[in-house]
Amino acid sequence: MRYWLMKTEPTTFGIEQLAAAPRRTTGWDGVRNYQARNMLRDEMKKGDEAFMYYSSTEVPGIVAIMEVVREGYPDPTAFERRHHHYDPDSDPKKPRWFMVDMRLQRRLKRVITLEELRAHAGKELKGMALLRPGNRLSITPVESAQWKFILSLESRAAAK
DNA sequence: GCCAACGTTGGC
DNA sequence: GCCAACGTTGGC
Repeated sequence: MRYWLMKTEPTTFGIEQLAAAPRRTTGWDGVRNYQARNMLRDEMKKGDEAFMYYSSTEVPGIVAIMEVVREGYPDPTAFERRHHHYDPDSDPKKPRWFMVDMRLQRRLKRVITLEELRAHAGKELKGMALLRPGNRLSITPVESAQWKFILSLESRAAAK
């Protein structure tokens, strides 16, 4: 079983929407980056867990834990002419973009902020993809030791 | 709003 | 295949 971190902008899709969705499950569509596509299509497996991460927001950070409930399948929004994520070069017979379904496991008791993660970038979270300078990938793997460490932060008081 | 990082595009 | 221009991401 593997661990992941998936970015979302709360103004586009937030925890409230996921919590309110049928079966607390959503299709993670709209990813248009080849590296992320490969993870969605090939690497993310049923039962894998992922942090839901808020980006482009006042306090960026991890807000929830999700679980893969359906493995990679073609992203239909790529074929919808009027859709924001429409890609005329994606052929339904040979789809270019993929998505997975994610279910909310639980919210974190508090937001584990980017700032807080950075504070451990030199040690426990060394090499974590999210913390690499200029990282823009919307889906990144998380090592299991790092996953455990990040969760151990949850019950600590927020560092400042 | 600024700007660094970096992926993509397209001319050659 | 190179690389400059351009667009996007995302923290600040």
